[in-house]
Amino acid sequence: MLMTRRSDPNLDREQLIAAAFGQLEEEGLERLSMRRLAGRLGVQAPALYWYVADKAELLGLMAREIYAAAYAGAPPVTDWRAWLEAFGRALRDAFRARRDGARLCAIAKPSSARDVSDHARRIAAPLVVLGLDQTHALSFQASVISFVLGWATFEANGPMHDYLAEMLDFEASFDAGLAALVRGFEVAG
Amino acid sequence: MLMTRRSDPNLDREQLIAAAFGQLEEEGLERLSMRRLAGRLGVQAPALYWYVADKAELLGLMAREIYAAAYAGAPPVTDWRAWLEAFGRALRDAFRARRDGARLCAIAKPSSARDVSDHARRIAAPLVVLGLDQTHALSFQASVISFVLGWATFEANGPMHDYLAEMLDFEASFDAGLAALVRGFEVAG
DNA sequence: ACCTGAACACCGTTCAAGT
DNA sequence: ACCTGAACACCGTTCAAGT
Repeated sequence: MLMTRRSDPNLDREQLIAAAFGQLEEEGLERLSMRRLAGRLGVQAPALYWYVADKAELLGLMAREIYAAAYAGAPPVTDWRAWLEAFGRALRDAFRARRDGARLCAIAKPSSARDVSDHARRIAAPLVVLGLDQTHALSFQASVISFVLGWATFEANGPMHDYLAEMLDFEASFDAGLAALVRGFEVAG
Repeated sequence: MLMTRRSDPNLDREQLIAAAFGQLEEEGLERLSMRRLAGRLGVQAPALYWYVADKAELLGLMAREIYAAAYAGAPPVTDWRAWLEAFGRALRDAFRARRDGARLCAIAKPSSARDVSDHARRIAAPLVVLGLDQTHALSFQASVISFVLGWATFEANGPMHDYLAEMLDFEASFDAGLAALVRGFEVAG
């Protein structure tokens, strides 16, 4: 057929990433190895290197997907403070939606410069439309992402979570912290 | 001699941690292995398990030392907002003072419940003295640490840092974010 | 173009045995 | 009490060779 590539490979990049998320969900980050992943795909480990330069690239692609979910999950709003808060909440949800999501994003390196600038533009855009200049938009974005990543990291730390849960309300404190951060931003000038 | 333990072991826990920081500084987190660490101490890898239950415990002890440096580095101040901001700055410095400090603290699990409650008490104390109740103190602490850990994580991410450095002033934005967070905290009631 | 087999240089951890 | 030697069950990655 015209639409079929000659000699149908078993794999493609999408399947590889999907399988990686499957492995992550079932066994966690420390058991997400190239060898196990290959096993789950019915293939030998070196085969994966046809689709991905190395494990770091794979993790980078996975992180990309988590951030994409956060952007998709942030509802449209009418002012930039509300947008930042909604995005922060969506990002936390995106981290929690996948096992070890925060830890994954903490160690993942961006796969390319284009990745980072896309990222930057993607959040700058709505903020600029809502009246913020580029510089403040980027700076506030960086703070919100940092806060949420750090929070999700602690929250996903089993022992720490359990010890703190007795004295700390994670939901209320996250909301309070995010709200404080966004409320505190000041636009100079 | 009276002060000498019979049959002087070559090692102790302090030396182990010190050597681990040495290895971290020289080769980075991914080359901090039990085997290399043992090599640096002139000993076989299994010997380390006399002093530490496993690698996770070692990392936990290292993280403990980094947080301790932050507490030591925060100058005494007269109101709780100033204290939180000073602590946030000191924590960032503590993360940056050691190679991969933020990543280390992101993956380290607290070595014990006592560790976490000490931690909590240590920061709650000055805040409570400065007029904050326990609940708010803990909540604000968690937010500040989260923000700083997240920030330091991105900052230490080589590619991300380089790509962002062109569009973002890391110093100014960190200061602005931390200030915003602390300014935004509200005490209900 | 896509995948295997075999290899290289590693890991963390256990455990019997030595001193 | 403290440490070694040998082993177990793994890693990521390269690369010649197969199809």
